[in-house]
Amino acid sequence: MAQDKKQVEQITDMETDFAKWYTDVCTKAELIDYSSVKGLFILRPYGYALWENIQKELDARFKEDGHENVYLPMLIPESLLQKEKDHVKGFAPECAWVTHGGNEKLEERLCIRPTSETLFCEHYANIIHSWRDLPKLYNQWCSVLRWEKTSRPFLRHREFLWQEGHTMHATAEEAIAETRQQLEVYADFCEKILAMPVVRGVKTDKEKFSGAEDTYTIECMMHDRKALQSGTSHYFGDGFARAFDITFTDKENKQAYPHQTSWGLSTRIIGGIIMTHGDNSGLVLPPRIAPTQVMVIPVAQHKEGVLEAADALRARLAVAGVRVKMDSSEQSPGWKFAEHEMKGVPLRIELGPKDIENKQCVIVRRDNREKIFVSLDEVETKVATLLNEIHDALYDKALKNLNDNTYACTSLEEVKEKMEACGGFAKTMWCGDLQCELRMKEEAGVSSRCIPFQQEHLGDTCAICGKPAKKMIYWGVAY
RNA sequence: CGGGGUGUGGCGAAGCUUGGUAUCGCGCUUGGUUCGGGACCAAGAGGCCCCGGGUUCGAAUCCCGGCACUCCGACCA
Repeated sequence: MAQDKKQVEQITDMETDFAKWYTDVCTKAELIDYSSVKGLFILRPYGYALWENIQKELDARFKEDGHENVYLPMLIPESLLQKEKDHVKGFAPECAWVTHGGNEKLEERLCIRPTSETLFCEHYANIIHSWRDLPKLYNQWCSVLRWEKTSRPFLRHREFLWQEGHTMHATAEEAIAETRQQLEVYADFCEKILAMPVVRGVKTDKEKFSGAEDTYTIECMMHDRKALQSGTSHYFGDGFARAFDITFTDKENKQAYPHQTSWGLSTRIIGGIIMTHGDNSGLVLPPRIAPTQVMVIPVAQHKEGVLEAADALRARLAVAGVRVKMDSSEQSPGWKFAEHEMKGVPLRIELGPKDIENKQCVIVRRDNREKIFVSLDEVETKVATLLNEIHDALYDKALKNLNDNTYACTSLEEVKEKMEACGGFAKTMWCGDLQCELRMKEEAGVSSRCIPFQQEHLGDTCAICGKPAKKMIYWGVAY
């Protein structure tokens, strides 16, 4: 009987079916629910709490660097969207349109924003006149809509939450520095807060954002060795400024076009967290982002004094600044252990009559299930230490996955072999030609992930065509 | 968008071939006993059988058309 129950509740093993494992975790850990419209998902409290913590961390970092939050409309007139030709070519196929207001057909249809470059440009044209108005460092938290053909929880929604930074600068140098700086903010956030190691680099022309001069990216490796583009930062030069007629008078009293950037990170990163750290028992949350860092579980809670002692422990940890909860529901302890493991709570503390007698508690780590007996006097410091240790352990494990599954290859055949055998990333030298990039996709089934900032010299010739190589580049299968 | 799979109380499934008004496990409610790895007993509640048409005296079941989820591919600015 107990066996049956376990099977019903169980999450599909990731070795059996990684995709099923992923959706099981999303739904069973109560992060997400499906809605009646394809590709539009409900973020449940636990999933939204994750996003709120992500927002809090990033927002603080943005503001430290002088960025300000704004909110622009969600509808874009078609004519506005069409002002920059590369941009519209990229986005128009995925736009959803508002064609009616009430029963009246609109004169001009309105696109539900797939991204807000055009809206920001329209606004910037109105408010930027002098070099004194620059830089403009704006950020927006909002949702955008892209009519994707297939959708998956967090990884590909038609409507998703994100932040989009849009900045304007007097010089190209300044704008490029901003682009790089914001990518580094994302990279640092992934590594220090989400325990996700990243590869920083530049996208090829083929993979860059419509209308951008350069697209910078951070690429993460998931547990199934596929790549997830986890954040991007674009340098636009003055292309949009010209298209939207944004000009300012510079210090020499000359008319000039400002240089622009945009950068974004979305709820997709939650999918990244799940697929980087999760295991067959469910979610494993990095401590610094976990909505609940510690779950206190009273054992034999009906017995005199147990609940009170457990709640006192919870209160102490809360005072110490830990995000802590107590589960005093009428479930058995074993049920609670399994439940909170599935939801990825980094630490649980068991407190029962025996512990109270011995003035101790039992702390169990989610990541390795280690049980630690801790004197009640030392709980605060021990919890703080353990949370940091878990973060480091998660990071190291993810880094090992990244390193162990990144292969230096010298020929297309070798890439093909490696990718078929093991998946992961291949790094090769590359001549820079689109033809070689297309051939790699065609023959080895991988797309270019990025040209890393941190270059390695793997040889002198392109692994695909044999001509002189310009750069070392990463390849992989991407989400 | 192409190919496959699925859709039955909250969840997982059986029933469909061969039409007769729905079954099981889990969960849920109430009461009681339990409580250190998904406890047990008893009594209950809960179903537009994905949606819309059609065939039929009668459809979860047969036929047609949608929709959603899912996997594989293409696409993903």
